[in-house]
Amino acid sequence: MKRIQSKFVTIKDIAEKAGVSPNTVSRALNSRPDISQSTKSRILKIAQEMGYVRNAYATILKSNVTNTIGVIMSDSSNPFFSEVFKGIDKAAQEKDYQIIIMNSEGVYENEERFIKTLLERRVDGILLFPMQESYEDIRELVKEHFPIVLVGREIDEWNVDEIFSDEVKGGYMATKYLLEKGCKKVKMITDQLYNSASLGRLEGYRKALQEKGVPFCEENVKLCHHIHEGYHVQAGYDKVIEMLQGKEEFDGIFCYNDLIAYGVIKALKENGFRIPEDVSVVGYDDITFSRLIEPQLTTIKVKKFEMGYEAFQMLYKRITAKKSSNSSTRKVLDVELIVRNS
Amino acid sequence: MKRIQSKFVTIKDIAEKAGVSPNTVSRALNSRPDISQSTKSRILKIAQEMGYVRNAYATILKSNVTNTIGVIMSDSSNPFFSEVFKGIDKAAQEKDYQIIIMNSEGVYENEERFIKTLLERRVDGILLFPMQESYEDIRELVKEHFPIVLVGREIDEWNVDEIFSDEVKGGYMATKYLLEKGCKKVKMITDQLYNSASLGRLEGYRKALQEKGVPFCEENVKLCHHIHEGYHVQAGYDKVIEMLQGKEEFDGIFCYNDLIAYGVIKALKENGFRIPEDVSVVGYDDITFSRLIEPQLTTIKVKKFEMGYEAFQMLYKRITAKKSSNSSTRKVLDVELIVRNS
DNA sequence: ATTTGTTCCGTTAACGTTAACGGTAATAAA
DNA sequence: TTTATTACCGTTAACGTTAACGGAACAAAT
Repeated sequence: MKRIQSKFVTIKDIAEKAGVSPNTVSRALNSRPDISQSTKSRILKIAQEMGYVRNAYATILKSNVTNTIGVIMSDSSNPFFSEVFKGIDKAAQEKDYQIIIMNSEGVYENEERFIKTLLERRVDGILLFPMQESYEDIRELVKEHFPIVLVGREIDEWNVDEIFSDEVKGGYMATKYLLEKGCKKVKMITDQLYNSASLGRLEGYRKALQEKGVPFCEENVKLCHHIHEGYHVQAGYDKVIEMLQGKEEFDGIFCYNDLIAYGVIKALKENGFRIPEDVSVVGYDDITFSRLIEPQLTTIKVKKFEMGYEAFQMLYKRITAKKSSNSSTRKVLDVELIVRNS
Repeated sequence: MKRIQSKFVTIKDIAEKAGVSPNTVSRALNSRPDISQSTKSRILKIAQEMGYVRNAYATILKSNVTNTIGVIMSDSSNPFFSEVFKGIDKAAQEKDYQIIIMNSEGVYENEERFIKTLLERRVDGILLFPMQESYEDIRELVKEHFPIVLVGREIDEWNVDEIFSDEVKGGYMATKYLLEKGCKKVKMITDQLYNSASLGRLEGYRKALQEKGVPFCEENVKLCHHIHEGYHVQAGYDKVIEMLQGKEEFDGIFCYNDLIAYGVIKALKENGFRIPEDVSVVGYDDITFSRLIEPQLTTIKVKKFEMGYEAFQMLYKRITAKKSSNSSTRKVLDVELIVRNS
């Protein structure tokens, strides 16, 4: 890399120095036919010496292929998302695709803005982790058959590719486990109730209760309203304190995710509860740290890496499909109960 | 967004429909002077209807400003890095800069490749977290005064902007704490010894020993060779098992980072050691989870967010500097001992 | 009436790269 | 010798956008 007054060397500069046409230089750099071996190596040498670096913008503008996808998630530092992202990254690298990742922080306006930026950058497709109540921003994309795959959430109404976990089964298994362990009063701590993950897990919760003949009580479902990204732990902690202050009774808690469970466990321990003797706790996701905390967290294992890996595969299929089909693919990933000590 | 046979609408298409020149459309879209209000709104309406999305590649090629920086780290899912990244992201958003992030996984070849890609994408500057033994790949960048800031590591030899923690102080405080707590045999578990972080912390370790009159023993420093990203916990765990099998005696362990400490604590607990009664453990970084594990981890707090935030500021200064100066900035961040229960 | 200025829009060229086409010289085939 | 073939390279134009310049039309000032 060399620059003259912070301007990069162009193909034209090389051509001039080598005494050939710009196109010949292009031929040499892209190892195309129609060029002699001698001039080719001579040009490559000069290019090397001059510190030539291809201008991706010119190339892409000309060729119209970016080999880039966009990924929009709410918080890539969240262990769940970062694990899924690894799957995406792996799959993308295998197909030699670039990734532009953006963190919406769960804010709809950011999501809108990011989508616009990604389209301006002519990404071939988008992987979106829906986190909002509204999906207006992607309505047109779907309508126009722009390659897009929704990850981790299910949107019934639309005809769009999706990959997500069997949330009902997860909620069911978690709750059933608590009930069969002897818990009589099982609370559920969840966040927003407008997405398929929360709703599915809640449905599983109800299903398990019903199966065991336990009446469902609205008050046992605790909603954490709009958890600011990075504050799930705090939200779980606060909810327990709130419940204790309200003198509510419980001997089992099913948490929307592991991070909330961490906060729950912290609050319980600080208030003298033994886990699992006094209160049993079940999390969701099975992120790395869940086997490191004390007690080790019983949780629902989600196939995070697979979710990311498969999501890219689905998107790739869309991108490389000859014609845009009207039918969409929905992939459901199985979940698993991991019994530990909580 | 609308496309005709997966081709986007161009400014020319709009011009044709509106019966004006392409340049007039450009004027309307970029709200420049030299255009009447009536035609402007008319064009904007048509553009809206046709679903126009600006082609960033054409704009950038013409204007030559990308407002983009590249960030290369080894593993953005590592809590330490993701925290630093948040600082970068915040600062970048404030200046309306885009970020291209790449995970090298600590592999030199990846780093080389990524730098090339970033240059092709004409980033205005690069934030690099050096993880390798060799720095050859950035030598030319530095020589050519390409805006670059090294984050988290110190490279003495070169004249390059750097921001890093006071590693010697961190290692010193951690070790001193263990010694003053009464530990007689303090081990240190670290990783590669060729970067400034490891070396600095080791120097601090030695300094504290010396100050307390404890002889330094080479065997007390345990090296984890080439920890694969994401396996720090396992590495710490393995080292303790190894030490126990070797019948080594110790009552204090200073870990290179919190993740290693987690593994150390897990191994100790599994083998019946009480923490901190039998063995005291001190980590490094103070990532979020360190106050959630049992026992809560005593550690050295590093200003992660600030590191990222400041790193961008330094890079921004370089980018916007009128002329490339030969002098470089080195910023050292203070560290802090957080005493908890380990 | 002439000059000056202003408003608004079109024309041209350029950013860096590359595909399509054409042309020249040398070589092989007739 | 003539023709066809091949190897190699240059010319031109285009990708989508925008800066620089120019010019027409009209209003205001002299």
